Amino acid sequence: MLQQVPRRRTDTRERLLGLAEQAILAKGFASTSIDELIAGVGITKSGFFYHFRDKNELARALLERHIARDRELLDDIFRRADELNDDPLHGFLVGLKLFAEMMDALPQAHPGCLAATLCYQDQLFDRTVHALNAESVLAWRRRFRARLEAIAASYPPRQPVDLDALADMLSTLVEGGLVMGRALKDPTILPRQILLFRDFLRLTFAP
Amino acid sequence: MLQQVPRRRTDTRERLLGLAEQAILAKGFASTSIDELIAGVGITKSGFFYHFRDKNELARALLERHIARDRELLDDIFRRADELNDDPLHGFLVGLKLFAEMMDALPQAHPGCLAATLCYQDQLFDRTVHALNAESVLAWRRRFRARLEAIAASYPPRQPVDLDALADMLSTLVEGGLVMGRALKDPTILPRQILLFRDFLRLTFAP
DNA sequence: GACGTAACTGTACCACAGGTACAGTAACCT
DNA sequence: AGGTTACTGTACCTGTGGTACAGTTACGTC
Repeated sequence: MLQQVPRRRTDTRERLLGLAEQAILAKGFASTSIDELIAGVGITKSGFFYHFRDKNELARALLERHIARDRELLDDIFRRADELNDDPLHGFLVGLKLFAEMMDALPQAHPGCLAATLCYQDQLFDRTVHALNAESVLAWRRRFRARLEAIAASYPPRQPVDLDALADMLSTLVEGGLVMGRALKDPTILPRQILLFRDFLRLTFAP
Repeated sequence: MLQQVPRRRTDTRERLLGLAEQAILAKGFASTSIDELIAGVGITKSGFFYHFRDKNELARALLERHIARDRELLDDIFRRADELNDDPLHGFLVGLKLFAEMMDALPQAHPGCLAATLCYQDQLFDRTVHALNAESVLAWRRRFRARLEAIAASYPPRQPVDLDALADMLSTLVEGGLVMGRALKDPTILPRQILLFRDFLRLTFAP
């Protein structure tokens, strides 16, 4: 029998983040205790505070990871949609369909959950976390607004339309869809709302 | 000088609820302490637990009050809109405009805030609170679906449309709009989203 | 092989939040 | 006069986030 020498790990921080993410998405930030996390990855409290100065910093690290991952996912989806299609409107419509399918498959994986969780527990977090959160929302707005401008250039809208508000509508539906999905325990609400947004776009721009 | 005899109050419970509502909308549920509330209304901890068996029951009472108030407000708005207008589509469009104006004036007064707060701190609450929350969302769905059915009967939609999803869209935009408004500290987002929903309805149903 | 650094452990301690458990009391209603 | 309502006061317990700091062990580097 080889005695397993307690090997030194270099991935403890990542394992903490992973476990924290799972726990927070399932139970919320306030209900996820540090004790629970350190028991899960097998370290002591001192170990936790070696990696994160406080719970706030854990939230920030988590949010950063989530935002980065999310950006890659969206980049990927809309790149694929654009490859299939040269037209800006049709590319966006295809991308939205892929997005809805993704949200159908893994609705809890979305950073919106985290963002909203953070929003509704305001006082628990500091300015840097709020700023990070706001910046990620604005990044969505810019991304979608650029696409909407390209679309509006080719397809004059049927009604005058505020492109910023229209870009925000998708984020709004995602955030709201996550809340609704939780409240009704029905994960199909979010993807259906995305498809409705798609219908709205088609009605607005399609000739 | 008349010595003020410490008069017995019968409205302590209401005052607790009022203060708690304010504090929770501003800071979130978890960050609002019982100590803070009892200091605010001038009673002791025992006094608090005389009125509410625990914090959970405070949440329930608050949610009930909010839901009732909300129903009255919506009833009022759409009654007024209907009085001005016999047509189901135009009545709804007018109602939505009034609703957007109301959300512009007092966005933080909406129970959606509370509902979402509760959603995202799941484990803190028991089944009765969740059920209450879900029921209030379903009440919205029924209310708007009934109107949409009346509209669809007079104005056949331009595209086939899922009336439940369309009814949910308004709730979704409200919930999401509150989150977005908080994240960006921009209270105009919610009313603008409601007006976009209005545009969507018009495009879908108007001849 | 010595030396520093990264990644922890261990111990001790603190404040605050959410309770629990009762016994007592003052005002009000009948 | 007696019961109910609306509390007060005291004491105590748990869990959670956090601080302080000294000690330890593996690893890479010179």
